[in-house]
This record gives sequence, structure tokens and C-alpha cells, in this order.
Amino acid sequence: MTIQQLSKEIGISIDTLRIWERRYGFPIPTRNARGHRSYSGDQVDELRIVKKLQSLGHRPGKIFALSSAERRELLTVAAEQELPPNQALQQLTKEFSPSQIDEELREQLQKLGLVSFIHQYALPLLQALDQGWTEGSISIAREHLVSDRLEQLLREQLVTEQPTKSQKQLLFLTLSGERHKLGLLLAAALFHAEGIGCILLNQELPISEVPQLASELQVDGVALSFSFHYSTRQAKNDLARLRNQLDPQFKLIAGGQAVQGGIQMQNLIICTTLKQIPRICRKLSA
Amino acid sequence: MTIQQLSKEIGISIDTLRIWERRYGFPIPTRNARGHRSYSGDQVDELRIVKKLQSLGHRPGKIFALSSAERRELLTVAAEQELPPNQALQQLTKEFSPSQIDEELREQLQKLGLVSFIHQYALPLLQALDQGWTEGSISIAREHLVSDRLEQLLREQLVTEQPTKSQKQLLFLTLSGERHKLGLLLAAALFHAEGIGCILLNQELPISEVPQLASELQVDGVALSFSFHYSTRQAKNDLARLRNQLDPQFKLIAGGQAVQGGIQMQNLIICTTLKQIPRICRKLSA
DNA sequence: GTCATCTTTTGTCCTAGACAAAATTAGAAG
DNA sequence: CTTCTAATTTTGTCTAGGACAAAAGATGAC
Repeated sequence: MTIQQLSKEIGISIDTLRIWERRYGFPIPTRNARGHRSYSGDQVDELRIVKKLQSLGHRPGKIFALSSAERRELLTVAAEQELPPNQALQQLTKEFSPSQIDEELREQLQKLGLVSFIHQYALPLLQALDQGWTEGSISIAREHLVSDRLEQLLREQLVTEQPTKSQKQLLFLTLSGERHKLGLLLAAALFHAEGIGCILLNQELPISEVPQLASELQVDGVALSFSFHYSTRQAKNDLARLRNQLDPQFKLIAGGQAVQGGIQMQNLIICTTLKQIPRICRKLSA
Repeated sequence: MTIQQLSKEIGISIDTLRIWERRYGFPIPTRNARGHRSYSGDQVDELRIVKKLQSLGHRPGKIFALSSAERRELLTVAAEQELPPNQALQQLTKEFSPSQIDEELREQLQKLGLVSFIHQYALPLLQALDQGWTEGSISIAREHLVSDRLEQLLREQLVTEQPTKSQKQLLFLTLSGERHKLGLLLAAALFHAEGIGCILLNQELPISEVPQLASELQVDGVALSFSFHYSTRQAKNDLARLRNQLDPQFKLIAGGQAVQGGIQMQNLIICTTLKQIPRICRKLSA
């Protein structure tokens, strides 16, 4: 695999891959006839683990000081601190076919209602998927499959609504480079449940387009999500740039793993947990 | 704007931006205190035009030999060769609110049926959006908005189906880096209309996950789309790698602008127009 | 006109060095 | 022993300029 393919596949920049090789001696790829790097499948797997550990808060220096086995152990230890998923979720994540997944999700949504479904079902499900990947019992492909069906289901709940003029309206979107849209969707669903009008845009937008869209749609604010794909540094940069371009009348709300690390900015609301959403809504309506 | 932000915003790699500057003398950004490149808003707009001309088949050498005004003219000339959009579409693309767009789309779908809706309504609509952008009468933001609603509508049509065991099944997906999902969706809708079971995955998958997913879902083939975001070179690379990793029993179908330029490979079906789909379906069922 | 060969264009990769922002450690003061 | 500030290390992204293969275009033979 070439350096570009690797970079795309795991979401680490080419520059970073090269400097890791220079500094830490890993990954050291073979070279093809041209002198270009060529990575093995094992190296890809190892880097996935490195990425995961990094997103758990470990720094590259520490991670690369460990052996491959030690890295795996560290990951397992972290996973064991979480609750084990219940059996119903096991089935869903491991055995069900696409249509069975759909059926199960819709049934649970019906039974629990949107808010409880998110807190009591969707979040544990996502956690189970994550844990399953760590253990090696769930393939990335399956993870994608299940979260895709959940995404579609939630999206349907949000798009069919008709906003009333009186309520506050928020525009939910992700910036270019953010592939993870599920977190934003969960947040939007909860805002919706609190009576906020939610306009959801399932596209990765360039920053410069956001101000125009916000004023054209006459929303009261813009909500963004930055997953672990985004480095905290970049999230901060992008938010600063956006806040700068966006008229101060619009609220700006940011959530997701990349903004947990204490970003502070004027006129910016950071949403660290989904549980904060009711409080933010009260603030918005005031 | 930094080089990274610019690269993300318009989808041209950092390496390419730097070498364009070296070779053609455009864009030449100012430098900040660190000596890092800093691009102006005008340069961003100009590069969007360059990108558009490039996707129309012009080569960088030619494009950069022109003046800014000449570039704009070339773009306008190209746009005028297309049919002017009718008034109904004008309204949709320029005036309607999100919920009005939804309403109109759903009404047209109801009236025309899926296949006619795609050929007689969706495709002209997308063309009108594109043309509007060229003229400057439609913002990129609005373009995103309309295509997002269309995407959601089509997705709903496809996800609600229950596949029967007997029919052929295809897995529709995009690879990491491919943000444009609408083309794939249109294709999937037409395959669906021909009686093919369509499993749609709205995620950008790494190549290495595709073989596993295909065999887990027991589909008969995998269909991919490569929009103008993808260079032909990369599409070719990725397809070769995927064909190599994927068991020969699975068909591989590729479509989109990036594969129009005559990619040929064993065991690969290239779909240059949506009109070819019925023929491909007959081939599949045989 | 068609095919094969030569030339130019183009994008991606290479090395190796620099530096600021973030994170950590050390030290001082309460 | 805690809290705050200052020095130090770590880390990712940028820089320059060179190299080369694949794609596209031009040339010439038949």
C-alpha cells in the first residue's frame, strides 16, 4: 500500500507518517523500485491500534515506546473498564442481516421513543460496536453497516418535520474532512426533542459557505461536530475561522471528541456531553 | 487562508498547489511571519474556476496561460452550450425554502415515478444547479442544500425495500475521499427499478474493508462511483487494488466522471452513462 | 485515415530542515 | 502540600527544490 492510500485509509496525514518513521522508527515500510514507501497489511493494523490509543489520550512518544503486544494490552485494559454489552446488542452487532438490523432498530425506537432510544439504546449500541472492534470480534465493515442503518433511521426522524416559525432554528452540519456524522445526528435528535427546529445538512461544507447558508436559511445558530478524525488543533483553527466569518448574531455550537480538550472562545458554546443539550436549549430560548 | 484549509476547501492537494505556484506562477499567496503561505479570497474563487475548467477537460498548462477574464469567459461559453433550465427548476434552485424544496421534489416523484423522475427531473435539476453556479446565480451553499434534499429523498426510496432471496444483489458504496454520493444514489435507484436488490452504504469505506463486507452480505457485486473529486489516476489505482483484493466471483461496477476516460481492466464493468444501466442489468441476470 | 513512437505535461513522491503550539516538567511562592 | 509561573520537550505541519512515471499530445510511417 502506498503512503497516500495508507493516509486515506486510517486518517493520518502523509507528513505525520513520514515524521513518525523518522522519529520513532515506526512504521518502516519497504521501498519499491522508485524508492517510494510501501506498507504491509500488518503495519496498517498496527497503525489502527496506534490511532485508537492516541484518541484515548496517549501521546505518540509513549505509544511507540511500547511493543506491539503491550499496545494491544493497553487497549484491552481500556476496553475492560467499560460495561460489557448486553446480549441483545451482541446479536445486533454480530449476527443480524441488514434488514434484521433495520427491523430491530425501528422496533426499539417505537418502543422507547426518540430520547430514550438515544440514551438507552443507541449510545450503548455504539459503545458495543467500539468495544467489539477493540476485541477484534467485530469487523470495521460491520461497524460501518450498523451505524449506517442507525444513521438513516435517525435522519428520517428529523427530515420529516415541518418547522414552525416561532421556534428557534439550528443548522446542523459538518465541515470538509469530517466523515463522522452520527454524533451530530444524535445531538440534532435531542435538540429536536427539546423543541428546536433542526435543519440537517448531510454534506461536508467548506467553512466559507457556512455564513451564507446560515443567513439564507435564517437560522438562529449553527451546530458542528468534530469527531476524533479531526485533531484538536484543526478543530480549534476551523472554529476560530468560522466564528470570525459568521455574523455574531448567529450562535455557534460545537461538539465531538476533538473539542473536549478545553477549547475556549468568545461566542462559542462547547457541548461536551449529549446530556448538556437540555441546558443549552434553555439558554437558547432565553 | 492556510494552504491546508485551501486544499480542503477546493479539493486540490497541497503538493499540487505548491507545484502550480512554482510552474505557472499562480496562485502566489502572501507569506505570514513564519514564511507560510496565506491565500486571499480572490485566489480561492479563481481556483474554483480553475478546478471547474479542469473537470471540463482543460489542462492546467492551458488554463493558467489564460487571464482571469478569459477563464471566466471559457466557462460561460461551455455553460451556454447546455439547454437553459425551465422556470420550475429556476424557482426550486433559487427561491424555495428547505421545506418547499422537499415538497416539490416529493410531488414530482409521486407524479413521474422513480425512473422518469430521475431522467426527466433530477438530472435536469442537477444540471441547472451546475449551470447556476457557473453563472454565479446560485451559491455553493444553495447547491448543497438542494442536492442534499434530493439525496435524502432518493435514499428513503431505496432503504425501505426488502430484498427477496432470488434477485441479484449489489452493494453500493463510495471509497474514502469520495464526498459525492448523489451519482451513486441515482445509479442505485435505476438498478433498483430494474429489479436488482440494492444495499446502500452511506459511508466512505477503506478499500480493505470492501471484500469482507461483500462476502458477509453475500451480494453478487459491488458498485462504486468516482466523481470529479477523484483524479482518474487515483480511481484507476483504487479500482486495481480493489479488484485484486476482491474475490473474482464478485462483479465490480464503477461509474462517475473520473472513470469516463477509458479505464480498462479485467472483470470490471465501467458505467459511463446512467442509460447503460438496463443493459448492465440484463448482463448481470444472465 | 490509423497505428506506433517520441516529447511534453502533470501530479505525487522524496529528503531534510525549521518552528510554533501543546503538553509536560521544574521551580517558586503561598 | 498545593497552586501558579517559567523552562523544556514533544509533536504536527510547513518549507524548498529535486526526481520520475504515467498520461496526454505531437510526430511520422504506412
